[in-house]
Order: sequence, then structure tokens, then C-alpha cells
Amino acid sequence: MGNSVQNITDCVSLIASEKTWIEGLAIEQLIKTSELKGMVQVAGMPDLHPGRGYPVGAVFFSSGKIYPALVGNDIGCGMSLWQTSAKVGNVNIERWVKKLEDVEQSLDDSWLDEIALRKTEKGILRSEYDYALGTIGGGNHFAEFQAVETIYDADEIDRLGIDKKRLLLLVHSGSRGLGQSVLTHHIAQFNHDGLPEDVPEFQHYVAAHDEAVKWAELNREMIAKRFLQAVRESGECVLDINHNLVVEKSINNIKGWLHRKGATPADQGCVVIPGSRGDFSYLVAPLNTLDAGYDKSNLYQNLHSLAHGAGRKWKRGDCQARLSHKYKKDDLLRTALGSRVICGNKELLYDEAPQAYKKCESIIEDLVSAGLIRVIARLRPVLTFKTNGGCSS
DNA sequence: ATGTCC
Repeated sequence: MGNSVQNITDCVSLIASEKTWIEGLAIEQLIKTSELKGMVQVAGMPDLHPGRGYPVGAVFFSSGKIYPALVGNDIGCGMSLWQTSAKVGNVNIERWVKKLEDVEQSLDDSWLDEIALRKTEKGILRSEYDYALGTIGGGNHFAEFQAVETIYDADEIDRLGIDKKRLLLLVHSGSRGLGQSVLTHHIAQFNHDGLPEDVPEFQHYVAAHDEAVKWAELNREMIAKRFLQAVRESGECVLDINHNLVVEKSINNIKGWLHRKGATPADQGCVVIPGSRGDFSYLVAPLNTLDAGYDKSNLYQNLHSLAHGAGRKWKRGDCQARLSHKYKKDDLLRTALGSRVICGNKELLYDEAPQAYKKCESIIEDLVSAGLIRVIARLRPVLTFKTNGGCSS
């Protein structure tokens, strides 16, 4: 395990083997973040890459104060995995492509009762962004139908209620404009400064944050339901995990705040670590402290977290220049794994191309050799939906 | 990341 955990400083660790390439700027950002007041320990995951000031694919544990800017605008962003009723061999993908034409519009009035009910059940009061419920958004967000390619742990697959003959639906989205508004409100008052636990704004932020997390969960639920309705199938949620949020946590007897910025929880059961749209995703089981032989010092180093994806290799905005000589727009609508891509936005088509990401397998290997996960299954992309919005030229 | 900025 030791060869996949690098101790950069006393309070900065990196869960990655020496052979995993990580951009220098991301490490610099990780170290800089560890120097914030009240910061106890930070950890980079193998998918670590630079963000705006702070790195993505990292977890930050602080004491006495929280840093909303570390969580960022997309509070509650995460992954939902749904089991669908569709049998893998029975699906005509091009027919589905046509059926998914309208899934980007606001949900129509037929959904109003269900939205009202689910908001009440989840305790969501805010309604300014209801028009965005059930929409994926841009960036790296997507909804992807996947087939179970290889099973490594059939018992766990059964426990999760997964039928390998049927397609899965993986939804990656967050709190859209709502989370953005929560961050903007904080920045307007405090810039990037943290909030000490004893100021009233601390509770205000935490309350707004927690509501945005629930809103993001409901957003993924509504996305899954509308996609299933569009292809005339049913489905059940297998798991839903947030990788962008701050939660209270005691680690090694220190009570503090765990900020996750693109870092999947390792303390909430099985999770999906998605590859790029042209790569496999992995269903994995985090190994917890109860597992024999688990080194407690290692638990501290990964701060109860795992990678949230394959990790960017190329910067957004660079990708079109790097790829357009070789791949025309239409070439990117199919992947090397034979999957189909829906994405009418040319910029996203290039920025989210598989070539812009590391191979997911290398991220998984690092987590396995660090002793942090066990692989349950490998999932193959069948149809990836990205936003059609924005420029389509 | 964002009914984003042009």
C-alpha cells in the first residue's frame, strides 16, 4: 500500500503511485490549501487536477472553521446509479437517441406534484431554481447508460440488487444555479475567507449548503426518472453519493470539517468511479477500518475519501486545439468502446473527449494498491448524454 | 461549475 501513498508534507498526502502523472500546479494548489488557517490535513486523490485556485480531486480537513470556497459552487454534486428495466441486448440505441431529444428542457407540469412531494419529504424549501430540477447542466456533468461488462464480486452485485442483464443509468450532476447562489452569497460577504464556527453566518451557510446538497440529490433523482420515462423504462436507485460538500467529522480524535472537492466518500458503502465517456467506469467497495490488516495511519491519509473520476489530463479550452486536426465533430459522437455520445455543444464535445482524461484503470489501480478499495464490477458505456445547450456550430 | 462571458 505504501507505494501508492505519498507524504508530500506532514499535513499533505497524495494517494497516487509514482507513475501516475499529476500536474504540478495541482500539487502546488494542494500544498497552498493546506496552509489555510485551521487546516489540519489535506489529501489529493489520484484524479487530482488544478482548479480555480484550489485543486479538484481532493479533500480538506479543517478544525474550528469551514471554507465554502473549497467546496465551490456545485454544492452536492455527485453520482447516482440506477438499475433500469432495459435488457442490454434489447435496446436500439439510435432509437433511444431520438427519444432523448427533450430531456434538457425544464420538466413539464406533469412532474409538478412529484417534485412538490419529494421536496417536502426531503425538507427542501427553496424554489427559485425549481425550473432547473431534472436538468444535467454543463461541464463534466452527464447521464450515461452502461452495461455490466465484468463482475468481480457477484455476492456484492446481488446485495446491491443489480441485474447484470439490464442496463444501468449513471447520473452525474449537482445543484445547478442554487449551489452557485449559495457560494456567491458567501463570497460577497467574506471573499474566500473561511467562516469560524462561532459566527452566525456559519450556521446560515451550513443550512443553505445542506439544502443545496438535498436539492442536488433530488436533481439527480429527477434526471434519472425523466430519462427512464423518455426511453419508456422503469428503474430503481442503487446508490447516490455526493463528492462536493463539507461535512462534520471526527478524524483521529479531532472534531472538524471535511471538505470534499471532487472526492468520493469512502465511508458510505459502494460507489461508482466513472471513467470518461469513452472509458469504463468501476463499481467499487471502499475498504473500511473493520477490514483485517487495515493500517489506521492510512485511513487518516485518505481522509475517508476516494477519487471521483478519471481526472483531467488536459485543461478545458485546450482540447479543441489539440484534437480538431485529428477528429471532426462527428468523429467524437462515437467512442473507441463503441458507445454513442449525444452532445450538441461543440466546446463540450472536445473538452470532455476521452483523450482529455486519464485512463480510469490507472486511478483504480492506485486506489487498490493503496488498500482503499475492492473492485466489484467494471461498467461499459453504451450511451452518454451531455448537454446540447449553448453553441452548436 | 454557472440560463456564464463574448
